[in-house]
Amino acid sequence: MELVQIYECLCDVTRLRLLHVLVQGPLCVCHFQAVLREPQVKISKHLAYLRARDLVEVERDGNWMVYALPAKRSRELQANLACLQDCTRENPVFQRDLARRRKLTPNLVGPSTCGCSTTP
Amino acid sequence: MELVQIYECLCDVTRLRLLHVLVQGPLCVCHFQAVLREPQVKISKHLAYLRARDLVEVERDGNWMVYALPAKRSRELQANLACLQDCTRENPVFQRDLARRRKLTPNLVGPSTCGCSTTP
DNA sequence: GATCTATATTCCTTAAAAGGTATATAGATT
DNA sequence: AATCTATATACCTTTTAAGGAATATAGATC
Repeated sequence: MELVQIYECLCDVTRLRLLHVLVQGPLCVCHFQAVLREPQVKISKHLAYLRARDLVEVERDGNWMVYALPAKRSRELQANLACLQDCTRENPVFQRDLARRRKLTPNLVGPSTCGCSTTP
Repeated sequence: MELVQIYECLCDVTRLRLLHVLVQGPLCVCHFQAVLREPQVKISKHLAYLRARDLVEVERDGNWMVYALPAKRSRELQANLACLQDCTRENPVFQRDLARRRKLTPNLVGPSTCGCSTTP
């Protein structure tokens, strides 16, 4: 039952924040650290958790590991991501993350770069 | 963060099925047993779990404990219940539950009776 | 090839959940 | 009052998760 796997991924705040931020586009671990302000281990482990359940995909770019939502998303995942966006619209924690994310990579457009290499 | 609590409730198949069936209206434990075909302990415990997190409300009716979705539902809960309905629309397990539920209490209308007392 | 950087993994501890068996409880019925 | 019914709770076992500290790894750079 794939649906339960999705909910398992959603039942931790850190993972919720990761996914929420990822909706805006791919990001590397160091940027996640800056956006969530959480220790590297924590972020890496939760990303591994998401990855093991196919909620995210990874691609290496030099030293950086760039995480992204899967290119092809199941109906269930798509629906739940939309629902998450809806539920977090007025949530300070999630909105703060988004604000930090925008500040961090204002120039970020391409789908396969996290912008780390172009940021000092 | 109430949102995480909701997802915690959703990350188990049995609880998903309970909630999914509850969308159709209140139900008592013995009917849940008949619909889900799961042992009483299991159902009772998951209902207690949902209750502890305010995802369901209970009311006693004689010997029967009638469970229902909360009268006032948060935006988050409402959104996720809708999303769940959407995600299970074509899922055999959930649809089978619904079918059994319909068969079981075809005459069930009122909001505060599970129909147990009127069923042989 | 040594070192640096970004990230992953291992090990540990603690806590929480799931499922089952057996038992308790509360109200109804006799 | 004794018993029956529907449901809850306690207890036990096994599994899973979370967080942190320390360490490993892979690729880049000097």
